[in-house]
Amino acid sequence: MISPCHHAESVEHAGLAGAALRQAIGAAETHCLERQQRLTAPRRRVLELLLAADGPQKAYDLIAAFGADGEPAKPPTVYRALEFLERLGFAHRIESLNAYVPCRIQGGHKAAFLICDCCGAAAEFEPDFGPQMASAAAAGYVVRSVTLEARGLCAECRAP
Amino acid sequence: MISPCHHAESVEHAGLAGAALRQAIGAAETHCLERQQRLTAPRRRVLELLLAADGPQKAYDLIAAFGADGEPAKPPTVYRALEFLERLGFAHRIESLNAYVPCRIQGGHKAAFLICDCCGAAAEFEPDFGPQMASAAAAGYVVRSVTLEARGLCAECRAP
DNA sequence: TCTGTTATGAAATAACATAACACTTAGTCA
DNA sequence: TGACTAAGTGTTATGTTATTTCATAACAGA
Repeated sequence: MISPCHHAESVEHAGLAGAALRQAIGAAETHCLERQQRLTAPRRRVLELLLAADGPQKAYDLIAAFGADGEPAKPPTVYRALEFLERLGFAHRIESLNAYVPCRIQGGHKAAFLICDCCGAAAEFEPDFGPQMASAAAAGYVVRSVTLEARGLCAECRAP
Repeated sequence: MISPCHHAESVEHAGLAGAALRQAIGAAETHCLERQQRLTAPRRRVLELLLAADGPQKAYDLIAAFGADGEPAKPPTVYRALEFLERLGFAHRIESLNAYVPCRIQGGHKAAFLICDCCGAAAEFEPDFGPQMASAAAAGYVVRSVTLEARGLCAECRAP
């Protein structure tokens, strides 16, 4: 998580553990098999770290936490894994934070985030890009992907 | 500009020069005066570089081009100027490129970009965030700012 | 088994950004 | 006018994020 505020304690933790974590990894494994992709050891490890975390993780957080023995990974190991996870839809990069989150919404989808500047939480939602796509079409653009990140305060942090 | 493609030549250049450039700088100066802000030499120089450029500029492009004599600037000089220009609405940062563009739309506004992955052009448009704001409100978020960047192909690059 | 392909390991370095501190300048007010 | 203050700049150093490159390993199919 990035710079937790004083509200962080009371905010419901999103990180998975135990059976829930194993189940999520298993689902990813199945998904990979179906698509003839390999969830290799480093890829699985990075996904695990993302799923277990309570919020967006920086690449170098993952690098530091990579080895079970405290041994860090080499940067390309983690960046390659992240690229794979993004490609398969298991993770998203949040551009405005330079950080990564596991995908929380099932199925192929567009992703968008509500980011709390106080507690650092990043809530994923499935956006409706109707109006923006109309603007793009009017300008003659063919859009391949969209990044939408809204910064503000979450319900918990807004309350006193 | 970032990695110009073979279409780049035929794409209409957006960079300002001569009288148009001077006029744009003058307008910024007026705007600063009205708001009791100072368009100091380094700030003016960075704005000038952004306005004269044909596309998004990386911070280190600006650093390299800063001195009229070929002398580069020190990084903080340019980053501070960029921060000022963003704050006053004269420039925008494009998160997914780590690059900067001069603001092309008059008046206080939300910004959004259509980015061509082929020629590197970034077209600014004023987005309608209606649907997304509804999602945010439903989740209890108060949104302060929104980043929207659509990647794809512009009309020129889409044509053969 | 051979071969093409995909993935990983490791070292180095490139690219992007900020911290900290000393110094200067512009405004302002006694 | 001179002292004070706030904002801005110059400079050094460093922190953070990401990629290039080359060598090696694992796997799938002929």
